[in-house]
Amino acid sequence: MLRTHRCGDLRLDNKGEKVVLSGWVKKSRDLGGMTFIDLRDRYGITQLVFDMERDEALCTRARKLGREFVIQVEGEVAERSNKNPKLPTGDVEVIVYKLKVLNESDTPPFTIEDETDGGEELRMKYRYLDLRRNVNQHNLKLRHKMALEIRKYLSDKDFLEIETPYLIKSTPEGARDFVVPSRMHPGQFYALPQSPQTFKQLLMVSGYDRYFQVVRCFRDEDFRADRQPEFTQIDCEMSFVEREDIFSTFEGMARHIFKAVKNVDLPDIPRMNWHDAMKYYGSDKPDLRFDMQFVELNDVAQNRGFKVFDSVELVVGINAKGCAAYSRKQLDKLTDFVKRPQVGAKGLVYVKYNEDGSFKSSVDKFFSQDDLGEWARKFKAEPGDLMLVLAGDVMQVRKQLNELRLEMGNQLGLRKREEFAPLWVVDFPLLEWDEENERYHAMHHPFTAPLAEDKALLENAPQKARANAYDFVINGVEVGGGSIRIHDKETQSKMFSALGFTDEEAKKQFGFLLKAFEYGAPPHGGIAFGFDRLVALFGGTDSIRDYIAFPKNNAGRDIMIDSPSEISKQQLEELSLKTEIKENKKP
RNA sequence: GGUCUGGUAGUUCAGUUGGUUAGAAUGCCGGCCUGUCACGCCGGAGGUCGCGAGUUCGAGUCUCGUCCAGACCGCCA
Repeated sequence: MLRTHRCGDLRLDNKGEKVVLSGWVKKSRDLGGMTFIDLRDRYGITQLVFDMERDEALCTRARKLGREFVIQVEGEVAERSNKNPKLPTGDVEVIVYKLKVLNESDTPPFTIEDETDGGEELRMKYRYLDLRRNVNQHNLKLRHKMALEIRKYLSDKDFLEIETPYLIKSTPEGARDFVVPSRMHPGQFYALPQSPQTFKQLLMVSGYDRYFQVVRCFRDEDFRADRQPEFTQIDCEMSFVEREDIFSTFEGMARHIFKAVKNVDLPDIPRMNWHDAMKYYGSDKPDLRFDMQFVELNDVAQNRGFKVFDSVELVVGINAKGCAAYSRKQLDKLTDFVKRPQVGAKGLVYVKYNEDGSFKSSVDKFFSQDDLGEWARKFKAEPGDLMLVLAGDVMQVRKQLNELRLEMGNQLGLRKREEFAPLWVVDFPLLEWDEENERYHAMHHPFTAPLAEDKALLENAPQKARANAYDFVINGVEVGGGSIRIHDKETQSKMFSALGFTDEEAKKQFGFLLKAFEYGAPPHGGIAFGFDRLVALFGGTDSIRDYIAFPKNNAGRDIMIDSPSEISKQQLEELSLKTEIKENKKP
């Protein structure tokens, strides 16, 4: 037997027991006459003791053990004379009388501690060592637990988890596909799914009226801290439902996992239409942990002789409560913040509402105290507040002010990690103008139904139609999104024509789905949750990489296994691909 | 495709105005130490300053290029 107990198991109750433990040498403390070793496995740490007086040969061997050696020991559990309250096993230690080295280890390139000395890149290269650290074990455990609770909840509600294929068909709509060449069919390619969208709709046609899948999806786009080329979705679809049924089912799911995993009771989940989200928060995923709504100032700020304001579409600002005491330096810093290329504002106007009721602003030259008083009324500002104002094109300035709002939220400590503010954003536009290709494309996807009352618009003014689509947003993170789908051929063909598809093109790309819709498609709709993001939200950090066992870096490389990599000429030939290999750029 | 930041010992970093033999901490190796748990003390090894070119009497430091990493913009139905 390689072990009778795990390294986190032993307590005072076990005193006097003979035990066998196996694990990794985390650390040894050699005091000369006596050596302590912290033995680690997934479950914890147990202190081993070796004593020169008891067994000199054994203790000498123990002194030579290096970090991360894998060892097995036999010994007796004893009460410590000096207890360590920081360890769950800190009351006991194992007095070892037999030591076996199961495997030696090279000195690891970084310390395997909570506060490691290793940098990001190094830890990614040796991810298998990094995963030995508590923080990563904790994160993967969290991920497991969330997946389990989601499966429990959905299974209880009669959802079936059904797997859909990974080798499918490329469709030009939406993100770029990862593509897999076919050996058997020269010149033809599979694509990896961006989502199982069409398959889950086919399952609805097949009568599996409640489907879900914890599924890997693939998108060949550039990455961010919260984006990976392959990522996991909780993909769900239901038949014979309207939007409200989806909301109640998945609010239930959200409540369940928050309760089961974090013991948090979610507050009521408000709905906000997309138009208001953009107008009041400058974002389709507002962080509602704090208020600080946008206030539009065109009527009180324009035509007062300030050219910057007069020449723009929108003058809009936020009220930073209690920030009137901001120093010149702090205001300059905010100005720099909005002028950074990532934000891109030209400048920042501030108005301090002083405690004595007067105003001090960066535009005093153009606006009287009375003018600024009018602004203050619009902002519902009180003495001590600081109004921050941006101006520009509507869409741009809203986006910029959104960045500033979030920054002020951070500075004022209003974005608390353990506070959760969920909402549904609804009534997205159905279509979006694509500058590059000079045509409309579906904002969600081409199977999204328009709102019933906007259905007529599809033919005459499709750009005005609103979608029966919804996003589930928590703390400014889009954790899920979905829609009620089109299930009749007529609406679907109007949709395709609004998107500029000919009947022929539509048939070529989605013929299988259109055909299926001719055999009794039920009304249906669904939602997909970004599982990695959801886990990161629960874990309290921004980077989804921390919650993926083997993630890729921001250039799409796995630096541990060194992929992507070249393949042999023979492989290329088998796949009927050109055999020219560009010179490898890596050193 | 673009913007910004960084690359110096195994690791994390410092390195002033361009100027002697490039430092610290930690890790590693050796020695001492019987109650440590960030053990302590003494000693030692360890560097192509990412790579290439340029400016200069002289470059870790300045310039250009390039590679790598991170954050962001574009992109992500």
